[in-house]
Amino acid sequence: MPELAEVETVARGLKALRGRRLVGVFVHDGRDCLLTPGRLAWLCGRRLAAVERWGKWLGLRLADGHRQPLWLLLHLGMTGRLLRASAGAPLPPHTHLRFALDTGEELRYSDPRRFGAVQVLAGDELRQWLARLGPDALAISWTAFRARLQRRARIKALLLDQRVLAGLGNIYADESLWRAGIHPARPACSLSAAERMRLWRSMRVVLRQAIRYRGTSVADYVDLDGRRGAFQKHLHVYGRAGQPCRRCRTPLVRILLAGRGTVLCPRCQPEGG
DNA sequence: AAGATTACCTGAAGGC
DNA sequence: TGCCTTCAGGTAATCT
Repeated sequence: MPELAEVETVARGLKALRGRRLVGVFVHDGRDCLLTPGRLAWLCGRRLAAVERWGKWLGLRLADGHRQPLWLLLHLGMTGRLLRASAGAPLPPHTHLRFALDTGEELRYSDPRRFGAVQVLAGDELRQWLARLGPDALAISWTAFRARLQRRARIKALLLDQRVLAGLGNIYADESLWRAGIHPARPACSLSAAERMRLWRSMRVVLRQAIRYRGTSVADYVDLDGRRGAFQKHLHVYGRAGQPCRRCRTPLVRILLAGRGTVLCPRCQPEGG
């Protein structure tokens, strides 16, 4: 599941392609993912000028001399992949889009489960579009994070809400809460200042470690060059229900929260706080 | 109206 | 062996 660390890994790979010109766009099956299908043709002839990441979104800035820059925005959803390949290489199934580069290489966007999205924005539309996203989980300050938890919703639901905080998904929400010793079902506003600080710090440590290991590959995720991440070997709770807590050996418990499977240590993350 | 739940999608995995 | 059901989860839409 591409979350912040996986998207960051892809973004870093894309930065090696800065300066390359986009010479062709091919749509194979973009039924749902293409939010602005008519705009894809605008991209042709432009050069990749910059690569950004906002939460789980990738932003490719495509420049063309004096004209207004365009942004190609990509979300990998749950099973989305962005792969660099030579133009003649066999096309994997569920490839929705291909972007041909002036090097003879292609960027290929595939997504079997179709939860991803692709959008093209003019430069002056970006600010408004970004307003719907909360601050990036690695960029948010401690004071801003603390303030955003002043709500009654369960803390895990807030961590997953991209309008509150952008970048966390099911894996890193569970890992961050375990590291901070906070039960995912607790009302966010019930967390003390010390607990909020632990959570902010834990989130940052988990995400940075995950980026260092080039992301978590539990199922589909691979980077731009098809390589799996390695952080799945370092997960403490996600996917470990029934196994002993790495801190206290208590068997980990799985519950349903915010419609998501949630794994926690009942001893290290007491419900009462 | 904030917070909770459901729908969307499709491959993998398990049951019988 | 093969068909059926269930599960996975990011996000938007829908409920309460």
